[in-house]
Amino acid sequence: MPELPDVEIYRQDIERHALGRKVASAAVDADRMLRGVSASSLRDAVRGRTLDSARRVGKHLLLQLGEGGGWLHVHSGMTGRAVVYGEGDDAPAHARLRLDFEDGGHLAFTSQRKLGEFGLVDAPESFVRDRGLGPDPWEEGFDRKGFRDRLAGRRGSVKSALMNQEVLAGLGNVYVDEILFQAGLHPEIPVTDLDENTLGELHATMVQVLRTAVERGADPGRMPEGWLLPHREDGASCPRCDGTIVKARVSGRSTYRCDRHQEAPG
DNA sequence: TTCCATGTTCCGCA
DNA sequence: TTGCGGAACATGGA
Repeated sequence: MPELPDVEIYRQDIERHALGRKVASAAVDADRMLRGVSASSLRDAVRGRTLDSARRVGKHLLLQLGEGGGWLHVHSGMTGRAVVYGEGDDAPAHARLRLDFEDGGHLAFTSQRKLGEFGLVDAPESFVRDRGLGPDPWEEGFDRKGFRDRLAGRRGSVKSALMNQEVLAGLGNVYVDEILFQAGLHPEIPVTDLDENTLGELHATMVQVLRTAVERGADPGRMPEGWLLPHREDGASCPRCDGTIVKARVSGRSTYRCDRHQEAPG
C-alpha cells in the first residue's frame, strides 16, 4: 500500500507513539533489504539512541537518531508497513526490522515480499540529492507553476511522468490512477498534449486527493464513494458518470480508468 | 495450479 | 537523451 498517504500515516503514528523512546536493541530478519550496511552495523547504530524526529520524503521514511546518530532510512516497497506495538501485543507478521524500546514496546517495519530497504543516511537533504528524488508534492514552494515546470518537456504519458520519482516523489500506481480519474484525464495522454491550464488543474487535483487520503488515514475503505479507489475493478460502474471502469496495462502497470469521462488520447 | 500484486532497478531497444 | 516494456526480486492471497 505504501504511497505518499500511507507513508505519511506511518510517520504520524511513529511521531505520536515512538518519538522520545530509547532503542535497547534491534533485530533484522531480511538481510537482502539492507542497503549499504550490515545487520550488525545497523543494530549498533540504533542501539542506545532515542528517536528524535520522523520525516517523510516521497515514499521514504527517515527517523532521526539522537545525539548525532544520523538517520535511519526505511522504504516500504510494495507491501511494507510500520507498526508500533506494546510489550504484550502480538508481533505483526513479516517484521523485517524491529526496534525494541527500553520500556518494552516495539516499532516494527514489515514487508511480506521483502521488497523495500533499510539503511543509514547522514541527513534528509543529502539523501534526497543522492537519490535524485523530485520534490514532494507537499513541499513548501512546490506550487502549480513548479509542478508545470517539472512536467514540461517530458515526452511520455502523463501516468508514467507522475509515477517517476525523479519528477516528483510520492505518487504510485493507485493514487496516480485516482488523480487522473478525478482530473478526467486518460493515463496515456502525452504530457506534451496538456496545456498550462490543464496542468494547473491536475496539480490542484493531486493536492486535494493526497490531502483527503491522509485525512482518512490512507484507509482504502474510508475513501469517498465518488472516488475510483472503492471501484478499482474491471467492469465496475463509474461512480461519476454512466461509464464503466476498465483495466489495462500502462507503463507496465495495471491501470484502471473510466472509459467515458477520461477522454482518449490523440 | 495459475495469476496477480500499492515499488524499484536493470537491461535492451526505439 | 529520454522513455518504454519486460524481467527480476520473494511471498502469499484469490
